[in-house]
Amino acid sequence: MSVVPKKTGTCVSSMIPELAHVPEDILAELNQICQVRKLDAGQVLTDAGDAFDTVGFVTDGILRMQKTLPDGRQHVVGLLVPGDMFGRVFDGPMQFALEAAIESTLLTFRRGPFEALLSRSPALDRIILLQFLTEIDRSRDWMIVLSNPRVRGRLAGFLLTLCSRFQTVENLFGTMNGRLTVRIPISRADVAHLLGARPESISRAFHALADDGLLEIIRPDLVAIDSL
Amino acid sequence: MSVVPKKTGTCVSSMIPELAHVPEDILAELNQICQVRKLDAGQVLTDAGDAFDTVGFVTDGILRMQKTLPDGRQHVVGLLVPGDMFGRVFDGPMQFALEAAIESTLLTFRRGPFEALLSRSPALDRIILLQFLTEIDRSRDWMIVLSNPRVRGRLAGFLLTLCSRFQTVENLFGTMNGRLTVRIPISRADVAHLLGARPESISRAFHALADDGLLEIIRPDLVAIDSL
DNA sequence: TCAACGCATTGACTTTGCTCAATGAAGGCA
DNA sequence: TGCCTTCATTGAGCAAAGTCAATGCGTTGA
Repeated sequence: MSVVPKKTGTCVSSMIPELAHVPEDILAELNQICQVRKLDAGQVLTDAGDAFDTVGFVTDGILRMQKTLPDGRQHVVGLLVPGDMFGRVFDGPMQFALEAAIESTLLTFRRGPFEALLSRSPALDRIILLQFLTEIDRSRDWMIVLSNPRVRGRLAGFLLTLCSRFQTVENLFGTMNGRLTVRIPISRADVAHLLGARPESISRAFHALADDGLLEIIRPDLVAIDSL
Repeated sequence: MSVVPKKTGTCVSSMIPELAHVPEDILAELNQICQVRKLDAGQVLTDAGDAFDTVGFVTDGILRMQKTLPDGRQHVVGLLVPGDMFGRVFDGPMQFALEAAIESTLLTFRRGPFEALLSRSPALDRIILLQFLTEIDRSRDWMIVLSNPRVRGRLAGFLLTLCSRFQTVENLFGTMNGRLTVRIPISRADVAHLLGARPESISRAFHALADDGLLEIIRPDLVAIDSL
């Protein structure tokens, strides 16, 4: 993991658009205490239960969030994309492990200074509050996807979620012969885990959607969507 | 929906233990602006998209949260139990409809005054923030339940969640011949919806668990758990 | 009291998806 | 270059779950 030297400008607000409305002086302080980190694909940011005293935002790339079950297996519970926040404030440790699904860039803060700043800036505090509310709504939308009784339906929901929420991830979308292409940033096994199915079923579901003419599989991790 | 006259004491903090650490003066103001509401089973608190300018807490009973899909069908996305908060602050309207699954009691606030109080009391603000964080973690745990590939596993996870989180709901738990009994507060169809299955499959899963000796079905909406 | 309704359950059948096993395809490394 | 590992795919067989239809049961309401 590399720590990139900070630029002199207000890197924080340029990397996190949501922070645009924080007062100048608070932004300056955020800049003081922030660290830009780059993770390679597969690199682990934290294991659950760690003494992980960091909070932050994803600015580019995708993180995989997973929970370690009592029997040791890891269970993918979600993905973090640019704009998403991770870490806990004012409370116990994170319950989830985080690792980069693809090469990613993060903006991180030590918890203590960040909490101090939160306490002093109602504007920042409110932005974080809204961030959490948005996250809750997204969880509920995701549950609708997950409670689709058929694997094919869950996969379709997953792809639609990718398209609607991952717009901001670089190198994920493209065009080919006028059609939208989407890169699937995680393995079949992870998709399967996320959707409550087996990798074989996910593979079959992809090809079933392709047979129905809904998409074309260019590579295992790259599909072209015909109709949207 | 009946509006119960407020008691003179600090009803708010007695009904929501989480609010215990809010300063006296803020509690007093909360009391000023709160309303206690009782809902009968099936009563609708709000449809999504409403001009629903209310936030609040469930103090007793269970609310069903559902989303209306574009095609008009309703999709259950979760249940709210005592201690849970609903409504949005500082932001757009709620995206979800709420109705009482069983007879329930709520503590509600108009959004405007509540937000004003939030802005003035960092202590209250922080409690709400933590409430949201907890809710996010619960969503993720629920996703683990939902991504169990087998209906039986999802149902078992649902029952365990009932036991661990619904302790505070009155009239939901009991004992019979020394065993714990749990009342299922929603219909088979709702459970099916919640777990991404069909009512028939839920029924069969219940009886499969019973055949395995894990529980006994006393009534369709009442089960006794043998091992926990 | 009886009919009508809603809900849970059961049965028979079909489809879907899991399991196990084998084959292919792509990338890393000597 | 060629081997090796990892991942995606495919196939066959079986178990799980969806679908359709019918039955039972308790409650409501005339």
